Amino acid sequence: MEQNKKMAELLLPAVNKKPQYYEELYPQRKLPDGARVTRIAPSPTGYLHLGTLFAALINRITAASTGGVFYTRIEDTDKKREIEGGIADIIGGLLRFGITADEGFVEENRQAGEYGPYRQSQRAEIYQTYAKELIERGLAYPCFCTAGELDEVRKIQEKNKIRTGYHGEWAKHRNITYEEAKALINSGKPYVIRLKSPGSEQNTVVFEDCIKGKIEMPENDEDFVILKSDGIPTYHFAHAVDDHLMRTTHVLRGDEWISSVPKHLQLFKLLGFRPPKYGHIAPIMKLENGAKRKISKRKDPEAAVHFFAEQGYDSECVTEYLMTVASSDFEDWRRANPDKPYGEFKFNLKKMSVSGALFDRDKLDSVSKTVVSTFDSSAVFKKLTSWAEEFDPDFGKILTANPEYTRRVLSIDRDVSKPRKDIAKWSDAKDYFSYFFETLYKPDLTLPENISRGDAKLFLQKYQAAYDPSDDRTAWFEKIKSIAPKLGFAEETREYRANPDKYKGHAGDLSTVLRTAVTGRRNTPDLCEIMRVLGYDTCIARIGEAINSL
RNA sequence: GGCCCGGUGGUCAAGAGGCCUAAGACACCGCCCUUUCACGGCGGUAACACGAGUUCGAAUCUCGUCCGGGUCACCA
Repeated sequence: MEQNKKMAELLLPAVNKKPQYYEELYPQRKLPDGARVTRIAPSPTGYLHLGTLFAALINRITAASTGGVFYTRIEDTDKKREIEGGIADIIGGLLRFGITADEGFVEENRQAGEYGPYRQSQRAEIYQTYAKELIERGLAYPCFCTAGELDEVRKIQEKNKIRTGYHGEWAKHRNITYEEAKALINSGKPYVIRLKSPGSEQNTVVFEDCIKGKIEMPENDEDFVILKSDGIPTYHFAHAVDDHLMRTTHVLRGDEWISSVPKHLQLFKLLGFRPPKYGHIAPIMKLENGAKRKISKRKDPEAAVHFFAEQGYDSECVTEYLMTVASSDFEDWRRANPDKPYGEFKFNLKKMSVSGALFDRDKLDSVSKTVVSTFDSSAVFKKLTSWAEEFDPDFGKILTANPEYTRRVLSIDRDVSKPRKDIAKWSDAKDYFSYFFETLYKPDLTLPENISRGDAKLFLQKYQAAYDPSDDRTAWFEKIKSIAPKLGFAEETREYRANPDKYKGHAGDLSTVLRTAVTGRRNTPDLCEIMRVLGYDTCIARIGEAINSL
């Protein structure tokens, strides 16, 4: 007993607080029954990853739908792997995609909340306080093994087909005495603090995962590291201490963590903490050479959330898509509630998929088109121009050169009862609207096969003479129809279908000729409206050019 | 390799022993609507990994095989 206290003093002399101090500093939260406290705890070792966004969304909505708290915590305990600007990218990215935190890193550079600091590198003393207590209780000890020694042990274990790791009789320093430790420290040897695991592989731990259901695993018997040689905790230890002190009720994280649950449960028990509920989220996968694999930051552009921003996927579209992946009944709910924000959806972790879903770009685009179709033209103007200014400045200049004109362009077939679903992401817009802007206009004047050049030319000449920009939709089409019989075309599509041999085509074919002449393409939204927006002069000029090229 | 988890159409999935002749969505195809395209409507192609059990009855329960994924650090 005395030995343990001496050992603790030897290893962590600077720590003078007791766990009780922190227990009082961070009291139980006063929340309504059933309220869940969740968090996302990213590590700034890379840019915001799709999986992180996905997990954040699930945590956010779980807290929101129960009247709980969602907070962000930065897990920067590995300073070797940390990258410049990582925190800003991750927090900024979450914000950009509509994930706001109640507490923690509420902005890139601002922490808020009573349970902080929310950055692990600022919490060293807290972890050490709990580690020191563990040492005093004989539940943790210093280990002086070098990486090389550990490696050698592992090789022996592998060779003899023994389970690898620092456990049982392989735990070299498990029973180190105060004197031995002191001598090694005095000789300048670095050391880590390991948990003295009381577990046995023979025992089974059972826990109920909120997503995957009942899971059984062998108890942890590994004397894993809790404090690294620099005095900073490992993930496992920081998780136990932080989620306890921050009063997290539900830890919803990627399922790569599932195999360390026995470690975590053991830590909570030994520290006298009540463990949180765990929910392990299946990763988003990607198909490569016929094989599924976890989407990877290094290989897949779409793994970095930045990709979606660059492509111009609106944040709502991405979250909407992610919700369909997250919950099998979300789409049904959406059909019943087309206008509600996704936050009102009654999210149920049980409805989550147990195994990883493939990232489906087609589905994203489809969901996205539907979402974009609900935006009115002024929203589109705002979103499109701000996207363009950031990611395609030349296009941005074109769009903002004449805002009134651009607004009219964007409102075509938009502020109507059945808006078109043509645009999935803002980067689609440049080509889609290109014929409205002279600098982008690249006409393709190829005619439909059933129209001869002569007929096309004749038609355009007649139309050019008759064109009246003040015609409404009906009058506009009547004009085309009235020219049709003169060229041997049927006025009505139905009439043409009934007697295809009597005609060269129908009025619709002629409108395609006009469409081609005016927009340089065969397929567009309502041509009459387009011509009105383009204006008389442009239309006449383009028709004239088309006539000349025929 | 050990330990976990999982296999329903091309993709996401509903499904909790009889309601399954297996829903829906995306993609694909056809038809209708239609000034083109898109939207919308209608229809179509397409699946319970395999093998044994249990049971009157299995996509659903059990076991095995195969396949896929995750994890075995002083990384998170």
